[in-house]
Amino acid sequence: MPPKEHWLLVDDDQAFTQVLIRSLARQDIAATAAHDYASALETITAPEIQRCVLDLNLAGESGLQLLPELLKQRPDLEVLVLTGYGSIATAVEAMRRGAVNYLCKPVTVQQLIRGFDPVEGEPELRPAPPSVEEMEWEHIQRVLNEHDGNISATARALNMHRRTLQRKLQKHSRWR
Amino acid sequence: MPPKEHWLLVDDDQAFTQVLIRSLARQDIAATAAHDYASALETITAPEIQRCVLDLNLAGESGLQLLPELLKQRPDLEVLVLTGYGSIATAVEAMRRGAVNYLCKPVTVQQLIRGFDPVEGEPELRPAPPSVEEMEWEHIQRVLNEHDGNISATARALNMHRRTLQRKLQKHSRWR
DNA sequence: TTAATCCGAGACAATAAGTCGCAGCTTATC
DNA sequence: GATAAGCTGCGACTTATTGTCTCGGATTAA
Repeated sequence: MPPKEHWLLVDDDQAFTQVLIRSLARQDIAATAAHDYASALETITAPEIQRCVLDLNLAGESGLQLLPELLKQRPDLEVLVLTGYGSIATAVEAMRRGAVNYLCKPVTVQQLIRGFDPVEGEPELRPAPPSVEEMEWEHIQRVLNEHDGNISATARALNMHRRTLQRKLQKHSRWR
Repeated sequence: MPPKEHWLLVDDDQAFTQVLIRSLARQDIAATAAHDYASALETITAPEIQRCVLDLNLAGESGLQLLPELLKQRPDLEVLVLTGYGSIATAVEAMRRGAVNYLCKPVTVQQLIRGFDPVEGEPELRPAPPSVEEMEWEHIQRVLNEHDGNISATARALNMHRRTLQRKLQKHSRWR
């Protein structure tokens, strides 16, 4: 029996895609990995692929730019954006460019699958105010994004010490 | 000369809409305020209104539910979601339900106007990003306001130590 | 009155941030 | 292809900020 679905995973983290491919296989979902901009556009021509999990951080290249390119070739494709460093700004932009959803790592395979069929039952009607740390993290991500991941430039723009920014990023990427 | 645009502002904070209406008037934009779910749906029938600024937190009612209702009556309406405390989850849901953008308070009138015409290429024409301290201070003020100046409650909501909040407020009040 | 809650603040330990320096790596520029 | 400039990660040290515990006094509700 052939798998019921076929996904494309676009993420420069090869270890991550390896694990995910195996996990999806257990759910009877076939998946192909692409680790950069060019090979993603190449792979997506395969018509049996209906869904795509797209990381925003492609080792220097922008997943946000890739998103409309993918949809131009395959207007019917369902693209779910999955990113390590999420922010409201990139979430809004991703949705505007045609993503069906936007999730932050780490996620379970179940969450990922459900992410393609968002329920109408609304997540949080009354969002709790984010803690100052969450707020800070959002803001750092936004500015870091504006500066193309340049840590020194971001630290200057944020008026904070480079060493401090470095440590914050470090700690955050370890735990999340 | 009649104003070039007419907006509907949906926000339960009357002081906020008052100020905003005056600011928009200076930009030659007329605006009408609605402070709850029902009156928003009533006011939106006016055909001269083309744009809507929608707060998500309507004193118990959900702006997120209101959004599709507004668009059902007026499919051509441009709705910009503006919320006190934003989250990725609500941002994604708002965009999915047809918002043209999603911004967090506080914003300037210029940011609001530009928010209705999001640029494709994300040009460099943006105001300097606020430092993390400015960002934090704004957020603290917002949540403090939300809790009627109750420091203990604010500290709990912000997941920070009361003593720390106390010291931050102290230091800041000395400078201003 | 009693109990609960909030507030300001002192004191000290734990944690985080600022500072300096260095080596390795890219990326322009000549 | 050598030089220079910029970015990065990280160790080590000093300084600043937070967390924690603790009062006493003020305010509020039962």
